[in-house]
Amino acid sequence: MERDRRIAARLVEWFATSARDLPWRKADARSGRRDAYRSLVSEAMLQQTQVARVVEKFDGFIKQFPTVNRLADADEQSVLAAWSGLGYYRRAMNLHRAAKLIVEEFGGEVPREVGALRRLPGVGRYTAGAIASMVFGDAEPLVDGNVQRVLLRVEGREVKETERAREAWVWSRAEQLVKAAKNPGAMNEALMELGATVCVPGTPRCGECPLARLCIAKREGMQERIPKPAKSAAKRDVFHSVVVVRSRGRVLLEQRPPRGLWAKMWQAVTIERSDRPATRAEVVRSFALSDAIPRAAFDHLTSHRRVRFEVWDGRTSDFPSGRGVLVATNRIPALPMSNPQRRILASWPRLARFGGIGYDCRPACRYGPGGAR
DNA sequence: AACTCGTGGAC
DNA sequence: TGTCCAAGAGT
Repeated sequence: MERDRRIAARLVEWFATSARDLPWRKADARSGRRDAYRSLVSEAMLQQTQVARVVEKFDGFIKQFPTVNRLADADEQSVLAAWSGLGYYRRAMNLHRAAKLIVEEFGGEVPREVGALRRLPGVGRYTAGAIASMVFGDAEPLVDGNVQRVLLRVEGREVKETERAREAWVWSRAEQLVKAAKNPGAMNEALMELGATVCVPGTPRCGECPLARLCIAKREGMQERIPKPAKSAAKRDVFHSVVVVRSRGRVLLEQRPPRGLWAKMWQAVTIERSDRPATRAEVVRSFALSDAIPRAAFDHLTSHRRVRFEVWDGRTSDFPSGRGVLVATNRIPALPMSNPQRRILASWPRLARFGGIGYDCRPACRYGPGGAR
């Protein structure tokens, strides 16, 4: 179809001049195409995560796990630690399992077929299409939030159908376009890049858009109504009373359960309740402390919860307390830890003095009186 | 088919 | 101080 060829050609032409220089876009010097392993890593990181956040983490991760074999041989905790700060940590566990599967069942080579790609943990319809098209150059479609928005607008499709029907329509439209493109990978990337930088949510920059003259939403003046804003999920309140118990450069830590929020990650010993924060008496009793002093309090938002952190200075003369293990401060950087937990430890004055917390970020809270009750 | 899973930037 | 949303996938 002529319209499809025109759209695809304009996207690719625009992309050639305005693509950002991103570390995973470099082609392998020998093969002349993108490295499949690096692309797999970047695509896993990019799921529900903005490019700028991934850029911060990508090189460090690749340096630590430079090949699929090295990743497969690594232990899960070190992979989770390298992922720390990115969020959605199950992606790291899935990527690790995918690396093992690639080594064991695919001879160490990332598979090319979409069907085979989707057998890899953490690789869904989007990611399979991304690898197949961008790495191997196959005419496979891909749909993410950007592509959905761009296509709904270009075709002026107001949302009055079910989500399921809309998704089916977008995928089929993406397939038509990618089949009309001379360079499927570049066309797919251009669609996403356009959505991320020009055809943005809210008020798009139609003045800079290569598709402006073809865009039905713009012609009808309804680009700001498409797509209809989603209502965000409700957040439940939970309370985490974090107790920092330290002695001679060691801290009392524990590992979270294998499922749920921050699964398998480490934290300073914590009392978690859904109804209210723990009292000082409960903190003292739970860890057999001589006393506990409130140091700080702050809220941390996740996708489905508002976590109220209350931080205590746990005083004791008698280790251990029955829960948790004492960990040397200089081992903390190698442990997987959520951002709020790492911030708590990184900004704890008496710990920072030992150095090596390994988190260079502004503290999430100030320590001092007036924190936790 | 809804729910769950992090974090930070842009308004 | 709030809401939306981001190169989604698994259950």
